[in-house]
Amino acid sequence: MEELPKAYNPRETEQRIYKLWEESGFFSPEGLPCVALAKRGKIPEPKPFTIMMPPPNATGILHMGHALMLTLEDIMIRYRRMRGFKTLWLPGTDHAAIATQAVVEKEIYKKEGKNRHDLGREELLRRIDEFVSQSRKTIQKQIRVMGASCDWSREAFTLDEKRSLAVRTIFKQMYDDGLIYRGNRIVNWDPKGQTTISDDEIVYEERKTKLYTFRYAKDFPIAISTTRPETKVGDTAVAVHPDDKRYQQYIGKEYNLDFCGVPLNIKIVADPAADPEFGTGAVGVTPAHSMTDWEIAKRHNLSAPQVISEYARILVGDERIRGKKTSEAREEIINWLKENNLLEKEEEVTQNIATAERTGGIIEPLPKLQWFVNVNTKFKIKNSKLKGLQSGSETTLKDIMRNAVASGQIKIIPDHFAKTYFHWVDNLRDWCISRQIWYGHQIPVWYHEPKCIPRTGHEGDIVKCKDTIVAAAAPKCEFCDAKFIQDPDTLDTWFSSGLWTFSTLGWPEKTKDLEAYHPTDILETGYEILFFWVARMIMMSGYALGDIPFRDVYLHGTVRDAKGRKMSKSLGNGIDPIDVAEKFGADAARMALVVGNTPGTDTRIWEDKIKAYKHFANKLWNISRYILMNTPISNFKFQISKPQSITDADKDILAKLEALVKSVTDNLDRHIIHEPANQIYQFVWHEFADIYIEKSKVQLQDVQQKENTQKILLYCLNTILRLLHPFAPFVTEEIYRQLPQKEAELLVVAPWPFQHSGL
RNA sequence: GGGCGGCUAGCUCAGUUGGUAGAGCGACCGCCUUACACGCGGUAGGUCAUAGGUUCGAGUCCUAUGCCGCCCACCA
Repeated sequence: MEELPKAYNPRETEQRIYKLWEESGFFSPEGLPCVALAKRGKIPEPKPFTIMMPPPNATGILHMGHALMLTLEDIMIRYRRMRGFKTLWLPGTDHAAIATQAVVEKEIYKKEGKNRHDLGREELLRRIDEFVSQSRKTIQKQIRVMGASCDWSREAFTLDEKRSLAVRTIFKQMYDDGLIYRGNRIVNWDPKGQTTISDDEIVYEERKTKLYTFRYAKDFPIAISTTRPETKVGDTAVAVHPDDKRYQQYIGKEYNLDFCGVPLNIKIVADPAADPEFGTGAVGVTPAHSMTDWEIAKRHNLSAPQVISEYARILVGDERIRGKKTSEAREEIINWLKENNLLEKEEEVTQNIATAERTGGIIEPLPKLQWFVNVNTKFKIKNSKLKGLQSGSETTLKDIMRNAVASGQIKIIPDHFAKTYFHWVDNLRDWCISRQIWYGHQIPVWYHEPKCIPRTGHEGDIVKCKDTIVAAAAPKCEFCDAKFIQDPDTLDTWFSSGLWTFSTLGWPEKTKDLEAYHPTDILETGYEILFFWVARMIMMSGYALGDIPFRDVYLHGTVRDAKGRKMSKSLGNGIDPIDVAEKFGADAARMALVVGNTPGTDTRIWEDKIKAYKHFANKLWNISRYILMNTPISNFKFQISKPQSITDADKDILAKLEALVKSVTDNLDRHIIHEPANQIYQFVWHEFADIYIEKSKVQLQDVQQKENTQKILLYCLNTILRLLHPFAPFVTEEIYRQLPQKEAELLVVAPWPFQHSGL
């Protein structure tokens, strides 16, 4: 036996080991020994165990959150693989529409001073594709560095051909079922990003602002309060509470007046949305630029003139305000109010202002023609495997989302997140899915341009093509030569991510993979995308397949720095997992991320913590060196079965090992990761090394005890390697290769000790 | 405004059905002992946020309070 180096060198080992694994084919279910054995009829067909990797955004590089995700999932997968499951862990990347386009646009602007319109749609998309293919390669490399045992042969991308077909197919189905519609509604417009965004992409920032109380005109009977005087040029009503005695006499009356050069027709309406306690108790209603005002306007049949443009500039009035930015127009209007003695009060208030998560732009609510997913419309579900929902019965997308969790068919870990989930589902409004950006899945809707001219058909009847056609491919008009033009908008990136559990398996085709691996077993992801993604997957899978996308949801927390701050580029406090793997080894990084990290709770990480687990890997390495040095193979045959105990120390260590195996197994079965990781650490260092190995030094001197002690040492080491392998795969595999006798070619597919421990 | 989580050793955190408080890092003292100085042996350090309650027994269950954090909604 060749002498092992004194210290373990992860850098030298890890790349070599990963290559070995990848070439073994064990990362694909087809390559697993259990599958081969079943094929030859030696064992029954193994059960599948499937995880779809949450696809990292194709915007750049992996961060610590990804490293945590990869570690947790790899532990789950490696454990099941060793237990003899037919494991599939499918990797991929997300095109992350808005985020990616923003990154590339920014870069181009910085280098060339050009914006997207200078380049044109085609050229911009070419540039983004180039960037993304580079970025994807980087990500794939980094996933390997972390030791992720995923099936690269099935790697997917949310914008590749197969996934695009899935998107177009489900869009058409949902459209035909009345679940997708085009409507003119108030949307969240981001003037900076020049696109709509969904409710979930808004972040609120607290700011100090002024609340102005004023009258539209001298002879107007009611004063109103607002923080946005510039929008008042779009007012069509004043709403008061129906029970508010102060204003009863005015309800129903209309006033024509001039407001800073803009003629307004204001009707006084009674609406419960007006809070008598706030301000003057009267609300100036601006239907086109406020979500709640739009609702009031709908109830009272009021017009909704748009007075603010997509560039956040005023569209009406004279030179004082027309064409000006909203902030400038606000000053003008306040001056005008002061000049005319209409301003009654000015007070400081704190206000939560809506901003776009990606660009930071202040959201301008605007009425726009957009595509929506209707979450409340009933439709007939075709084939349902959902609990409490029979095939052919009526349901809504909202009910599907709610019931999947309420029925217990999907379990969320930790379970208190179910409450948050229900609250979100219950308050869910229709989902705006169209975006005015170019990168992404272009909406599969075609418009007849110009509109089809009716003409006389063969039987003398008047024929005309539809103006709008929803289809997976470009249609042709039967009656004229005019072209159909595809809707220029693209879909919200989460629309395609919502299909992830089944689009990755080949849907809409009826593939063998889909049959074998869906629903998946567990979805492991960060709690911050419970709504964005988890809920949407439940919805999409429920609709498309009549089934849940996964049985369990494991939510991990945010990885923070030593001071508990979020890691961010602007703070510069991020720790790069790849640097860490380079410096301390991927095994150390994995252990540090996982020990003491309970689901749903944020965790902190810093270099010293990782270093501790590098030391642990080294400890294990030296334990192995000691054992291998003291157990020359020529002396006896290594036995896999449990050895006898002669001394009290023998008895004690074997009992503790057995308890450890049981505990680690129980915990992993229940998706508890942090506890077993720590238990193994404690056992290896403070039971096995500190106590038994020290005792063994004496026992090895005793002729009566020598051979049995050797057996126990090897037995313990072998068991430890297998228990620890899911957590620290590299160092364990490397040591396993040195064992004189082993039960499998590689530790990746060695049987889990549970099956041999006689428990 | 509504909801959720946290408050345990100097720091970061475990503590799985209630049964005499744990780990890592750090600190201090002593050791280059032939597996490991990425190490070994030892020491110090906690009224488990506060106040009640249930129980033979509570960090663990219940109630209230305080502080910190997060999520959602949003009053114009």
